[in-house]
Amino acid sequence: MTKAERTRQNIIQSAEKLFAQKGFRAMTLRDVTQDAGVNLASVNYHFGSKSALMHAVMRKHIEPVNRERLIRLDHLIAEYFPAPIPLDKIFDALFRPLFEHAAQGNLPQLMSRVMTEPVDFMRNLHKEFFAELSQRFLVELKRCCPQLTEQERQYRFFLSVSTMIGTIIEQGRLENISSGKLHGQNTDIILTQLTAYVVAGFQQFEPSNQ
Amino acid sequence: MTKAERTRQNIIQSAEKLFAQKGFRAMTLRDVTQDAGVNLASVNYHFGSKSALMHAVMRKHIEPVNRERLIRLDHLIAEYFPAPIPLDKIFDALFRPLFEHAAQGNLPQLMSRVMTEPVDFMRNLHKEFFAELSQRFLVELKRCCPQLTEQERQYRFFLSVSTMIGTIIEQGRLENISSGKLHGQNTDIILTQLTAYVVAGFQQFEPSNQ
DNA sequence: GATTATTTTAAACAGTTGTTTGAATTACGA
DNA sequence: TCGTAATTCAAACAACTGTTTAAAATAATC
Repeated sequence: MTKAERTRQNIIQSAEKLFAQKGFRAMTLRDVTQDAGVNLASVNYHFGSKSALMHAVMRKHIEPVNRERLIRLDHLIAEYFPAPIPLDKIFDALFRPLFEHAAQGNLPQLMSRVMTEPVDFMRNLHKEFFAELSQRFLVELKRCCPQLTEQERQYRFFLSVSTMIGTIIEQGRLENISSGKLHGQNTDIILTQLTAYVVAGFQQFEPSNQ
Repeated sequence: MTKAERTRQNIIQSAEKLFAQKGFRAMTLRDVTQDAGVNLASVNYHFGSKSALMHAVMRKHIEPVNRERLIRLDHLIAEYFPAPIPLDKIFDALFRPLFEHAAQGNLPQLMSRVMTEPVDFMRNLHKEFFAELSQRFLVELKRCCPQLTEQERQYRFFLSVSTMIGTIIEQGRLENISSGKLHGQNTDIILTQLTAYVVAGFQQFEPSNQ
């Protein structure tokens, strides 16, 4: 690895950490370069701008997760073909890669920021990284739950993703303020409970109207 | 209403709008005061600082929602006493005040920011506004679902709140980028689906381990 | 090892930020 | 109506922002 490349890696690493902690606006390039031990001008030299740097950071983290998600989905399709995949397996394929990558970094906070950062370029990341992925999973959910209408399926998938996002955010918040209620629980317990919860919510039949 | 008080109100109104749109750091006092049609120095004169202003904004919006939540919970207790409250009624009391206040303002985005803003003083808001509320609702959930262990109950309540938060965030995001998939759906549909989903998830018995 | 290209560095730039100041203006009780 | 207190205002403040520059240092190529 050349020294220039090490500079790039250090910058990305520091940027990802500080962005997860503070968000886009509060993360200054002086913070990043100081943390990375490189010169201030390096960011603009290597990445062009602060926005471009963050785009590189997000790409680096989200792409392998999404790749893993689709690999797992393909394996499940092959395993069960021509039968539909069980619901819990589908959601496990969607959730597990995220939470496992999360265990060795600050991906959860990064993910939650993609959803909440009001910076313009952040919004585009959603389409870029999640539009195709959602479609792939919705196809399998349709095979698995054909009794649901298109609208119901989209709605409940949306609620399931919301639960996932909320869990990630809540998890990160609890770790930060360390109120300890759920702190220290390992990833597997969270994943098992989250999946069971989402499966039950997704396939419920009678909306309990008041 | 005196003119000074109208100044205060204008500032709060503009601050709440811009904070919901941009977040704390990106919302500048020059934006706020220009939008409110008042002088820049007014904020520091009337509120002391930018942080204190936001504290006032959050207080103004969250307190009536939480008050309404507890009123509804108390009514339900009285209505069903000594029987436990049905699960969907409990969650309706928790969700509905938030989404109804939301219809006439930008409370959802405000709420979601409380959960995700990495500014120090924001973290404290959680304890200040939600600690007691959570306890009150957990008591009723215990009466309703005594078969669950304490840990299971806390876990699923946590997941339910996550779903609510995720829904709010996702809703706000969809409105912003106006991808239109769920846009235009009214509050009642979202509430009905959300409640049904959460009820099913909360009372599921057999975690579908893989 | 000389020469060219790449990378690093310190400094400065232009613009924005929250906050403060002191004078001008307005509101309000005597 | 007068006089005092409360409020508004334009201006300036010091600190910080992302970005650019041009020279210095390093790496790569022949």
